[in-house]
Amino acid sequence: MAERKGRARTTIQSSPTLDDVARLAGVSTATVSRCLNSPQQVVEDTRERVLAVVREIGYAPNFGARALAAKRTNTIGAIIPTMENAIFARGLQAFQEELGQHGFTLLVASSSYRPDYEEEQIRTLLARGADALLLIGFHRPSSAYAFLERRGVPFVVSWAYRQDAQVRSVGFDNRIAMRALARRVVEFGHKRIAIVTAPCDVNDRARERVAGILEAASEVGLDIDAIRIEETPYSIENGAAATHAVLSESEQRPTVVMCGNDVLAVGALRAAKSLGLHVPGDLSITGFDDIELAQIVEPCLTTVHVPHREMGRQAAKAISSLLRTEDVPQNQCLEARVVLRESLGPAAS
Amino acid sequence: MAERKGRARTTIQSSPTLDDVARLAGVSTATVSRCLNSPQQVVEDTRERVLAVVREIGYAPNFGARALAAKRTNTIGAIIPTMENAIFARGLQAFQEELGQHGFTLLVASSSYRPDYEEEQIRTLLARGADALLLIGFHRPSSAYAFLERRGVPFVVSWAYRQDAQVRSVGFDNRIAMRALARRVVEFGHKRIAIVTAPCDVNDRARERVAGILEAASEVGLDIDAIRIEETPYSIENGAAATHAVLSESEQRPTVVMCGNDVLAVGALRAAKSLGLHVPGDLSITGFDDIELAQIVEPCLTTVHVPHREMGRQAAKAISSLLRTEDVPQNQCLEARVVLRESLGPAAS
DNA sequence: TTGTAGGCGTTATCAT
DNA sequence: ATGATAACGCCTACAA
Repeated sequence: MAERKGRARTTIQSSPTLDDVARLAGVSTATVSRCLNSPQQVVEDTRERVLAVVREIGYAPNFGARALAAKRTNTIGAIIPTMENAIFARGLQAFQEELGQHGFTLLVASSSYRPDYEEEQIRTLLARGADALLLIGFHRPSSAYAFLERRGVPFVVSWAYRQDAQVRSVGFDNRIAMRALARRVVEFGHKRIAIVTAPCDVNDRARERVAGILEAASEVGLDIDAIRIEETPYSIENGAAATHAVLSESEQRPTVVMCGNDVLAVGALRAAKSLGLHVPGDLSITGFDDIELAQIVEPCLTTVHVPHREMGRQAAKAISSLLRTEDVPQNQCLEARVVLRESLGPAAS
Repeated sequence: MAERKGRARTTIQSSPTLDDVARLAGVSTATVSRCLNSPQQVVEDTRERVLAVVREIGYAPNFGARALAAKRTNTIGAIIPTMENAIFARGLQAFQEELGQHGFTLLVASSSYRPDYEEEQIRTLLARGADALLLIGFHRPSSAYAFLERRGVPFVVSWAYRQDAQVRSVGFDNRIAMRALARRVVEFGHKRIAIVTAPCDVNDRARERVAGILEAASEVGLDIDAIRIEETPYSIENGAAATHAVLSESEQRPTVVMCGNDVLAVGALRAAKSLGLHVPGDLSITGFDDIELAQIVEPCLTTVHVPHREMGRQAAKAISSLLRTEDVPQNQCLEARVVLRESLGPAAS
C-alpha cells in the first residue's frame, strides 16, 4: 500500500558540492572557496562566472565540512532556562538580531532550569560548532565553569550582573531591582508580605530577588522570619496554586503577594480572583520582568521593567567583540526600573 | 588596558577527539566509534574502558565531522513563521519532545512569514545537516517544492491539512474549523461581520480561515461583499489598530469582529475597550488557536481550539517513520473544535 | 571482536 | 590570480 507515492525517495540526489561548482565553472575548488569567502582575492571575471554557477545549481556550502576545515562557524550558542513562556523571548530576539548584524548565527538550546542539563547542552552546542556561548545567570556547577575555561570558550552571562571580572556579564542587578520594588510596596503600608518565587537553590536570579525583598523589609523593621516564601516553578498554574496556598493557609492573610516574575503574578491574580478577593482592594500583587502579559491582565501588573531588548543587544555586542578583537568588553549593568500599575495599592486593613 | 584578564584566551585547548580517546583507552578509533554508535558490537570489557575515558576527558563527538562521514545527523529542522508570540510554541514543544523519544534533535529557524526567506532557511537547515524538515502550511514558491524534491528531502507540512498525497501533512482543516466558528456566530444573530486577518497572499492558513467565514456567511444569505476584511500582521498592536479602523470607519458598525487568531483578537479586545465598547454587550470578538492568552484576557475569548500538542506529536511521528521505514505515513487531519467563551454573545441591536 | 584505511566537503598553506 | 594538496574528526566497509 502506498507504493507508488514513495517513488520520490528513489530519485534522491545529494547536494551539489564545491567540486561540482568548480568543475562546471572550469576552475579549482580553491578558487570557488575564495569566491565565497574572500571575493576580493579573485578577479572579477572568474568570480562572476563562479557565482553564476553557484546560483544556477543552488549550491550551499556544507556547514559541517566548513566547520571542520575552518575551525569556526560564526555561530553563537545560547542556553536559556525555558522556551515555554515569553520570559526570554524578547531578549533573545534582540540578541539574534544584533548577532545577525555582526554576521553571526544563533543556535538556541533550553536547559529546563536544570544546571546538570545545562552542562550537557554546553557540550552539545560546542560539538555543533558554537564559537561562543550566551548563558543565563551565574549559578552552575564549578565543573561547568572549569570545562568552559579548559576549552577556552568565550562566553557571556546575561539576565544577571556582578562586578566580577572573571565572568563577563551583561545584565542587571536582580537584588537591587527587586529591593526597589519592595521599597515601594512597604511605602504603600504593607506589613504582611508573602513571596511566591521560583526554586532558589539552582536559580541565582530568583535568590537575589528574594534577598532584595527581605532587605527592604528589614530596612523598615519588619520581621523577616514572618515572611512566608513559597517556591514553585514558573508557570501560571503554579503561581495560582502557590498563591492559593499562601492565602488560605495563613492565619494572618498577607496584604501583598510579591511574585518572582510576571508569569507567577498572573497566576496569583487568578488565585485571588477565584477566592473572591479584589486586587488591589483586598490584596496587592506584584511581578517582575514586565513581559507583554503584564499589561494584558486585569488589573495591570505592577512590576519591574527589565530592558530585555537592550540586554540582548548589548550581550550580542559583547560576544562579538570578544570574538573579533583582543580588548575585553566591559561588564554592563543595565537599569531595571519599577513600573507602578494597578495591581499594587495601599495595604488592606 | 585589561591585559591581565585576557590571559585565559592563551590557554585555549581544543576539544578531545576520537583519537585522544582511542589512545588513552588503548584501542583503535574504530572501536571507540563503535562504542558510541553501536555498543552491542563491542565486548563489555573494552566498552567500559572506553566509555570511562570518554567520561573522564569529557569527550563529545564533533557534530560536523560526524555528519560529514555518516551523511545523516538525526537532526530535524523546523521552519516556523515566527517565534515572537506563543502561536507555535506549544506545538513545537510537543514536536521536540516526541522527536527526542525517537532519538532526534530539533533545529528551529524562523521565516518571519516570508516565503522567500523560508526558502533560504530550507537551504540553511539542510546545509547544517537536517535529515528532514517540518514546514508550516502549504503556500510556498513552486521552486521551493522543486528544490525539496530534487534533493529528496523528506518533509512534513503541519498546521494545515490537505488530502493531497504529494505533500505529507499533519494538521487540521483551517477552512472547516473557522466555518464552524462562523456558523455559531451567525446563530447568535450576527449579520454585520468584520474580519481582521493576517495578510492572505502568502499565508494559506489565513486564506482558508477567511474562506470559512465567507462560506458560513453566504450559507445564511448574508452579503459577502459587505464584509469588511482588514489584513495586518499578527500582533496585539496590529490587531488593536485594525479593529480600531474597522469600528470607527464603518458607517454601520459591525456587531462582531472575527479575528484570524487569538493574538489579533486580544488586540481587538483592547481596541473595543479603548472605544468604550463593552464585550460582548456592544461587540462580539472571536479568535483562533486557543493559546494560553485566550483564557487570560477579560472577557475570555471564544475561539477555535487547535490541538497543538497532538499535532506536534503526530508530526514528529510522521517524520520519524518517514526516515526510519519505507512505509509512508498517512496524512492526518486532526479536529479543531470551537470553544465558546465570554467574548461572543448575541448580536447587539 | 577489533584494527586499517579511504573518504565525506571545506579551508588554508604552499607553490606556481 | 589561481591551482595542488594536506589537514579537519569521524564513520564504515573490509581485513584480520
